[in-house]
Amino acid sequence: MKVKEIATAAGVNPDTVRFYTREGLLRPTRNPDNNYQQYDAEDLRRLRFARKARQLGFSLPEIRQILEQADDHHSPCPMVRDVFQQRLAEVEREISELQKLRARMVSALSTWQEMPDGTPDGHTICRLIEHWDDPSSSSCCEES
Amino acid sequence: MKVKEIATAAGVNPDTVRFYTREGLLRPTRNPDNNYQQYDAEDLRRLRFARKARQLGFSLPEIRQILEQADDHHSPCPMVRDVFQQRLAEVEREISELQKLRARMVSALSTWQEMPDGTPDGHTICRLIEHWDDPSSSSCCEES
DNA sequence: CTAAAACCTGTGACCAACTCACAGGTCAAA
DNA sequence: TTTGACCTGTGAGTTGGTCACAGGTTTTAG
Repeated sequence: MKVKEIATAAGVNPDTVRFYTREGLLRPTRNPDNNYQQYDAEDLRRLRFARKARQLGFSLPEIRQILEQADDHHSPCPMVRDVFQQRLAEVEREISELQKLRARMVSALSTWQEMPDGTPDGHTICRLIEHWDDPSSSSCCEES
Repeated sequence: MKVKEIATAAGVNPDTVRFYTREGLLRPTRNPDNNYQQYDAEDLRRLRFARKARQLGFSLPEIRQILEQADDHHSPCPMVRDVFQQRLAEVEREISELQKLRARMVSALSTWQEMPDGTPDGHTICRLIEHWDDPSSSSCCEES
């Protein structure tokens, strides 16, 4: 299979195939006649695997590690479970961060309902933002 | 004010001040004696404004646009409301994406409870991931 | 007075995970 | 035979900073 063929088969951009090849996730051989990359069924399996793992939130280095373990005939599954647990915790943290942000935005919007637009006067750029109370910056006092 | 002073006053990294200056969000003058950047109270206001706006999810180009409108004595507030609405919708979309991902991860974890680890055999890399059913890839056919 | 520490300057690399642009080589069909 | 589609590698762009480097300046301590 040439680049575009394997890309189409896996439903990804050909540049992604090239990128994964550069990154060592795929190991095509070369056609000595024209120097084209030659991918086989195993590469397609690896590519599909990598895409699924990406959707599950694994990073490329993690995926490469999993593939290398599989190449060495060690089961990568315990490691997968492990990284997966961490990713799940991370996703949940991101969700709660975003929900907090959303709550702040909604409350800002309702505050803004009552505020006039006003023209910048050299002291104020936009009341809407400047007079927005940020709950996270008041509680935290780090400086560098 | 010198770089470190304004950075400390706003609670940010001095490199961030330099970066914002390069990006045109701050317009310090120069001390002709030593060529150091000189920031004033207006720059501090702009910097604090920019940080608040960043926390609210505005991008640097958006912030620059708001500041430029304010420089021209046009009220940027209507534009702010506008971009803000879009950002809120975006945040809500991100939240629901992440919640879907989280649901998939949780269900994958419970499925994995019953699956053995297994050793890679040349056809399978990690059953856990390969046999994970992705609900989003079956229904939607877009690439990239 | 001098030497070291702390600060300043600009430039450029780095992070993630691609995507795209470019210039030149190869190959199939009309 | 000439187009057009594909291939190659390399390098840059995306976002919002952060860090490193090398050299100049200012402050502080002895």
